[in-house]
Amino acid sequence: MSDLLSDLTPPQRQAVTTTEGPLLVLAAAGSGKTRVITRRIAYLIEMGVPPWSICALTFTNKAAGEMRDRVEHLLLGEQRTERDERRIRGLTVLTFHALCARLLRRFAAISGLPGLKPDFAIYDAADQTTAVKSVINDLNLSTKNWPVASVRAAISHAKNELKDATTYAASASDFAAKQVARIYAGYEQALRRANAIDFDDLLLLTARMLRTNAEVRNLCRDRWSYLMIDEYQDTNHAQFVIASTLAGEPSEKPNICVVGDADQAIYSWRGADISNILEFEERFPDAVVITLGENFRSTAPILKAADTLIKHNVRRKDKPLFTSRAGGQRPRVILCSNERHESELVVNWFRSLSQEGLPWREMAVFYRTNALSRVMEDALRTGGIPYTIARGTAFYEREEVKHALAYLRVVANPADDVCLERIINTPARGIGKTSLVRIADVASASGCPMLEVMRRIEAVAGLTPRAVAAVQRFVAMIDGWTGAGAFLGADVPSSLHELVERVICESGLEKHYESQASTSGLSSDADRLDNLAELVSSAKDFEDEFDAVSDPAAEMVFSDDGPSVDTPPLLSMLRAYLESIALVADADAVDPEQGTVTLMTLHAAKGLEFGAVAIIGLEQGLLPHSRANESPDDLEEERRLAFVGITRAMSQLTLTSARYRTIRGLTERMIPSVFLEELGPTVNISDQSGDAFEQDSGSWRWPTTRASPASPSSLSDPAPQRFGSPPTSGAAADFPVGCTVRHPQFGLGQVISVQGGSNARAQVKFRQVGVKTLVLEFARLKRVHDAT
DNA sequence: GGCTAAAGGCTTTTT
DNA sequence: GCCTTTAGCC
Repeated sequence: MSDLLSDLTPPQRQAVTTTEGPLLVLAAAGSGKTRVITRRIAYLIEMGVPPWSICALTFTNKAAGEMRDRVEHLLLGEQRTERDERRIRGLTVLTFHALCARLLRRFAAISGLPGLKPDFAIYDAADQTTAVKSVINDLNLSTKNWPVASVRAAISHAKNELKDATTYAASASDFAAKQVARIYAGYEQALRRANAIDFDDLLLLTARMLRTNAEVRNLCRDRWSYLMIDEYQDTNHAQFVIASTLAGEPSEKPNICVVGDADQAIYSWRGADISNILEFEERFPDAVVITLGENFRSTAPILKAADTLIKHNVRRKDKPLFTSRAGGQRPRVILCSNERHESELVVNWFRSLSQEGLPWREMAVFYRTNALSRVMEDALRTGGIPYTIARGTAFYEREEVKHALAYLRVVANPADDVCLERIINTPARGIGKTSLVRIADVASASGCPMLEVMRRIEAVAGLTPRAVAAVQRFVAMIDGWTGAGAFLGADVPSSLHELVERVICESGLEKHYESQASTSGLSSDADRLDNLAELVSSAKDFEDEFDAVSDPAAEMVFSDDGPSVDTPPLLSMLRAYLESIALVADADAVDPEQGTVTLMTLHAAKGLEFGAVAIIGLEQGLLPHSRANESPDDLEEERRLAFVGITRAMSQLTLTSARYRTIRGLTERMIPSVFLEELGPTVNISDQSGDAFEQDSGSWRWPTTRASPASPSSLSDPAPQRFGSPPTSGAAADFPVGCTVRHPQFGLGQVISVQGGSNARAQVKFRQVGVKTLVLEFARLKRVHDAT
């Protein structure tokens, strides 16, 4: 027991040993958060708490897997025996979404959710888009006026707030909201018909089930008496409801421990709400609050930079960030000419670090958007540096893999119309658009799945005999794999990977890509065949692990009387396989064992650490992102994102900013990120962007002394003139926040914020074109003194 | 019905 | 720049 506590700081120890009652741990970046949670679980078990009564929730599978490994390691050591294994039997460490999927499957039957069967499919973003799109079409609306992406976002947002279609419709006041409500309702119908739920439903339906169904609620509360939640700052309302309902009544002082850092909240766009941290103390007034402030990860100069940056956030509780790691280099900022130059600089830096003995796996590149990875990749590849991109979902998003998976999903859930439409004529088998529309019409008229209609295809009017025969062959093919749904008989595949193999072969997918590869000779078509083969081996791997799970009770949330008694083993394995694919996250692909440089988005970087970090693309419009400048809150979230990136670095940090960047085929002049300026003298700046721009290089130098830290009103005040440069006609002072301005192209607008010194920028909300960031010096803005 | 080529549109971040 | 949709041909 003393082993578990001896190397902890006093506050860490307090967090580990405060096992009873509600506990809020405010853990600064690098303060040993994961360590505290894993120690706490191990400590509880050492204290005699049964492992099956402990539940820890995370946001990614990788975090969950790591947490489980570390607890095992703490309790069992290297060589473990059968008897040791029992000490952690039944311990629940899952992502929110995985827990919800299991609870819903287990309790679908008694949850009172209409039409939801335990074998439901989980729709990912692409499936959602397809479904929403077809609903919009069915309602005779145009996707021109009702862009699928924004409708989907609106629905998703509503679900995160636990608003179902009916509630949403009731609160819809304007025309647009009413139309979205109609689409929402249609989308829900489509999901129910397909026996499917989307990502947001996982949370929404679980929250609702726990709230309304006392039986389920009590079963869960009886099962878990210790609840722990990681990255609490990124929980949304639905997750808050799930967590607090699982925990129990506040009056009973339940053992719920949440760990988070408001400065690392980067998912507000997904409905995450920092106020959940505040709400926690409201809901559990007896909560003990522990602050972990000491950083054990980064050197002092890196921490200083991070602290300086995050202090610009007004909406935050200031808390000290400190380290006892003295020494270390100041972070570098490199201004480069374009994205190619940028990636070369990073490659050269990595190579020199490698020569100094730093292993590749200790290096990482972070960027705001995935699109930035491509150029970086090219440079690493030509530079001969091994790298991995943290995109766990990328493989499953490939066309050929999606096709194969769609076949499998129809096998697992014959009602899945989205998948059926995807595969019905892929590869081409003579069931064209006309036939498809006929079948879809009959299906929606009769409210039954398309595959059902296809079984009675003779009854569908207006099809050519050829189409009828093709449909019959298609149905027979599916039935051949499933033994007509019984999964019995000699002709039915006996294992998961055999099923996958047969699907790829008998569906004609393999032949389809083979012939494409031979006619086109493109390597991409050969890649597709490789990927299909890869899918088979991934199924094989899953199978082996599934069989090897020594403790099924650890995998099942409630093993006693699950609904799986009469489910054929192959079918339940297939469903588990598909579910594991549906719930992979990009960050899951990070594997430090690989010995390669890691490339990832800033979002995926949360929770990780690297010896040397490069953050690229520190430019206005990219970081902060242009789509996130509607409000000061958005800008603060972007700043937190930069903060998360900076605090991942243990000893070396480089930030790059390109003057020109080609985005979507267009080369644009970029403005260095306002964050670079905010970092002030905590970073060393070197301008390597070349001579061509010497004439305006004055605007690229940042002050050697910092302006006073942001005051609460600083966002709405014009920035002070810091550099002693002569005031120009475009000086910030001429455009106070709130004033009305005219731009030669964009027309009339209102200034929402102004930042900066020598090249001051203003965010202006234009009536015609929305919010734009403009450099005052160049923008030729005119102030309009309107009478109103 | 199936294929190709051209035009159009659109991109933050993710479980 | 890439992906999706559409028009036009076989």
